[in-house]
Amino acid sequence: MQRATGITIIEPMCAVFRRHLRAVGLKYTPERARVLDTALGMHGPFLVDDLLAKLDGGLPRVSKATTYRTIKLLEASGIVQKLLLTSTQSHYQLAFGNPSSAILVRTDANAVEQVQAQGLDALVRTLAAARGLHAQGYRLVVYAAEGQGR
Amino acid sequence: MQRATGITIIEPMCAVFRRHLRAVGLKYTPERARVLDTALGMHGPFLVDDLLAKLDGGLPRVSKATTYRTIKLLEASGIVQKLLLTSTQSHYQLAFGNPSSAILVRTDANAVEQVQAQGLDALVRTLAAARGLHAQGYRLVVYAAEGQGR
DNA sequence: GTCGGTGCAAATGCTTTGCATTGAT
DNA sequence: ATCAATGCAAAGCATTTGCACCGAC
Repeated sequence: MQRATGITIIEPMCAVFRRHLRAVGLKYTPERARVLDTALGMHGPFLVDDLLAKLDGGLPRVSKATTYRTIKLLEASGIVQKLLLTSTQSHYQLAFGNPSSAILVRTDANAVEQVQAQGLDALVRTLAAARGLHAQGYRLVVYAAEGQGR
Repeated sequence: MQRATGITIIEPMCAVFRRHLRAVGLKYTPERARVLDTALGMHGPFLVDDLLAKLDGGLPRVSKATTYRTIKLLEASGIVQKLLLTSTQSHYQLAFGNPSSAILVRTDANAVEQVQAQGLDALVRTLAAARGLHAQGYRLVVYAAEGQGR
C-alpha cells in the first residue's frame, strides 16, 4: 500500500486506534493491541465470540471482559462497526474496506456470510442518480433459509 | 375500508392470525386476541415492553410470558416483523404496508426515506436461489449525498 | 380425559460491572 | 504514589422455558 514516494496512503489502523485512545485519555496496551490485530484479521461479519476463539491460547492472554471492553473502543474509534444482524448477538465488521456489502443471514441456522451480489453496485448507483444524488456506500442484508417455509 | 359493494378489500388481521394458528394446530385464545389488538394499535416501531405497558390493567390479563410467546406467533404469521434497530431489545413493526424495503439515507442532510428499488426483489431472490436458499426478506440501506464528494 | 394455554418463577445467554490486584509513569 | 487496566466472578437484562394448574372439546 505504500510506495517509495514517501507518501503514506493508508494510515496504519493501530495509529488510528492510538490516537483515539490518547484523545480520550486511555492507554494502548498489549491486550488492546492484540484485540485490534485479531479484529483486523477477520473477513466479513464476526462475533465477539469469534474474536475470543482466535485470541484463545495466544499471548498476551486476553480475558472476555477486556475483549468486550476493547471492541467498544474499536467501535468508538471508527475501526469496526456494529451490524445488528440478529437479535441474540452483536455482529461486527471492519469499517475500512467495507463501505458497501451484501450480507446473507441464514434464519434456519447460525450462519452469517458476506456475499457478492451481481448488479447491486449498478442498481444502487442508478437509484441514487435518479434522485440527483451520488451513492457513497450501501448495505444489503438478506434473510434466507432452506426450503420454501416462511 | 369496506363498502356496500360487498367486496371485502382488506381481510381482517384476526382472520390472518386465526388461519395461521389453525394451520399449526394452535388456538385463537382471548389472550392472543388481545395481544394482536394491542399490536395493531401501535404506530411505528415498538417493543414488547410497549405492548406490556398497554396490556397492563386491561382484561383478560396477559402475562409477560404469553406476550413474548404471542409476538413470535404474530411474526410467524406475517403480521409483524422484527426490526433489529438496537442491540439490547427487539423492535417490531406491523408488516402490513411495510414490506421488505430499500432505505435511502442522505449523508449531507438529515433525511431518511423509503424508496422503490427497481429489480431488487429479483436480485435478492436470485442471490438466495444461487445458494439453494429461499429469501424471506431483506433490507437495503443506501448512503448518498448531493454532488461527487465522498 | 386429553391437549394445548397460561402464569409464575427459574433458567439462559450475551454483555456489563464491581472489585481486588497489577502495571506503568 | 497515582491512575488506569486486567481478570474473575457476579450482576444485569431481555427473552425463553419448565412446570403446575386450568379450560375447552
